[in-house]
Amino acid sequence: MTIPRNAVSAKDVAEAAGVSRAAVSRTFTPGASVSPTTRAKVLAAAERLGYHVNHLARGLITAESGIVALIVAELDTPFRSRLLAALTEKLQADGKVAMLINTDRSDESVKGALRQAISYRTDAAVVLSGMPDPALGDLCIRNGLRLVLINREEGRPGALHIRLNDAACGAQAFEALRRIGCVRPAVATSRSATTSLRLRAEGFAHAAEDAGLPATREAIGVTSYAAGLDLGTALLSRSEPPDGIFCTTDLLAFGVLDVARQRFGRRVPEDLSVIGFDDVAQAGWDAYRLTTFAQPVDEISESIVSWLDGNGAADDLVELDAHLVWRDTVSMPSR
Amino acid sequence: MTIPRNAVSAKDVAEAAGVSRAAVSRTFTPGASVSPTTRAKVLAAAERLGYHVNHLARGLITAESGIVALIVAELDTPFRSRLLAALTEKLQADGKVAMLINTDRSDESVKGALRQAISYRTDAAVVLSGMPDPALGDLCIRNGLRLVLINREEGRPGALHIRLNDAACGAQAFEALRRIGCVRPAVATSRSATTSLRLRAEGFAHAAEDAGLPATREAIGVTSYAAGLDLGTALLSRSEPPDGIFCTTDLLAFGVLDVARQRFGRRVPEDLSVIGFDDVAQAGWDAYRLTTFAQPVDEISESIVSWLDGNGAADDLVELDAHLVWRDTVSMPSR
DNA sequence: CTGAAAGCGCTTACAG
DNA sequence: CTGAAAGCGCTTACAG
Repeated sequence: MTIPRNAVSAKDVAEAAGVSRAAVSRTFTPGASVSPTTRAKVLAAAERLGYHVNHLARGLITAESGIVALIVAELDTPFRSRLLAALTEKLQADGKVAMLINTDRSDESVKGALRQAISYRTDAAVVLSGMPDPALGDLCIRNGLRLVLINREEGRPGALHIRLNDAACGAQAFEALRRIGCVRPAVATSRSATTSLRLRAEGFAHAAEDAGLPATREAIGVTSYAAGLDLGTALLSRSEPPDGIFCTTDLLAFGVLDVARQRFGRRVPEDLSVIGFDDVAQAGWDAYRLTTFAQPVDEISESIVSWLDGNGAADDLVELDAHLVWRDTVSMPSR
Repeated sequence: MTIPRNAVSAKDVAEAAGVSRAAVSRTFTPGASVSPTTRAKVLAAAERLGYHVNHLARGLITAESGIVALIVAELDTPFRSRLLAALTEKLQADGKVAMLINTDRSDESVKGALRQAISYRTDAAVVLSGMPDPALGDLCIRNGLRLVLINREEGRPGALHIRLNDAACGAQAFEALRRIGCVRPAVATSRSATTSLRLRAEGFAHAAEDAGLPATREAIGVTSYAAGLDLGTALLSRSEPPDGIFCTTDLLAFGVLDVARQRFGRRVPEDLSVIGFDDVAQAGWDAYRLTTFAQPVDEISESIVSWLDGNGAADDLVELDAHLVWRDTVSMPSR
């Protein structure tokens, strides 16, 4: 019985308009039946009083809050923030609203985020990073929360899984390097063992092996620019340094590029070719002009929103393609 | 009377624990009085059933949803996403949760975002970009929404205003350039007329004028890397090109730097010095090593959270300092 | 410390 | 099309 912070309620509007509370509820519920006359009266009163439907109360009744939780780690990373921007935009266009929950990738942290989402009765939770253990998935389902997992391997019944053609991209990266004449291919990746990164690296390694040009593989640190620097240093310090490097992430590629040019004096692409993954904004900057795979960020977002819209209670899998965008760190294959 | 999506409620827990609904409510309300025995019974039952307090219902009663709306445009921009990350992190640490609302900077769009916030009865709205017209501020206040404005000039009673020492930084930038011997200073900024950008540019221009070295001023496009490219081109194509450029934003500086080196063959800092603003991650990358002003992102976030915690109904102003971080695009002043 | 009861602001069968 | 009434899941005086 605290003071209800003087927000105006449906009751106020009803009185002002001389109608019932049900009438005002109906004029704000799409598809409900109200006569044009009452509707007009209600709208006028609502406008005058500054009424806004209380979505908390509505959510309580309809069991649909309209909120979807976005669970993400390292959201200030270029790729992550781009995905976040696209996702919130599509969500809003669809009449939903995003709740942003930061995690540190630890299981405990993701669990806390999921609990948060449950407490607010969000309609769904989208896990952009971190890999919830199976028990957490059950927690969601049991609480009527729909789950979408991006780039997670393990299947979870009832959830939407979004995957990329990671392995195929890895193979394509090798193929691109082979075509321009690279003979000492390498893959550079981080030790963060996410499924997608592993798949990209494996796809590359397998293709290389099949072609009889075994790739050297280096994995250092977390996915960051700094790790890229270390990766480049490690790779180019070898007695037989690579002449083509596939980095599983753009951030890694930028570090490799900088260290290759500035510390090892390599010319790119003359002495060394580099391919990245993500197609983050910086990949298009003149300092890099990185040849890389573009993640279909808009398609990912759209798939999620449309799955959310459907009432697909069944589990689902969406496979999307990343495609290579050619810039200047690999010579165009001559045909 | 739709099926309440089988989430478990306090009533279920009460029955399972053999206590009243009030008892379970109390065990989840910090500071409420429950005996250790009942508390234990409730906790056990809650754990077993997977109970989570419904924050929608709680918010309805307490008139505090625990949600704070973050209203932001271009959130996939390096600085914006960094601020967003810091803010959500502090907010969470303080027991609140962030609702992320994307806008396109238009007044109409910000208005929609604010309405969204009101509908969900968020405790506060933090406007990271876009400049709401005065009427919108009133809308918030009238609906019991606390407002925090970052880098907005116009005062709004009841709101928290966070400002930086923008003008002083502009002056300091000029001073830094003058000390190393620049004689043809320039400011490069965008046409997005935000207060902070304007103040930075003016601070620089005034200091230059006072020193008898009038600065040339160029303003192009929106705040982006692409605009930086155009800015650099425009400035360096002049008959008397500048030897020192202060860019009101790091993004602009990266463009200027790339075009200066690659298209105009300038060596930095030998032929040209450049100073940015924000200290975004890329400023530390080897390709740039940009001397720039670091925004006190953590302090900004902390100020907001602590203001939110206090019940300061009065309006408030917090002034924070950005400080220059020296890297390699300006020679250290010799003393 | 504890429970019964009122009330937050809404939506939705149910009758008319 | 419309209103009176029930109910969503919670918290909080009020009595005990």
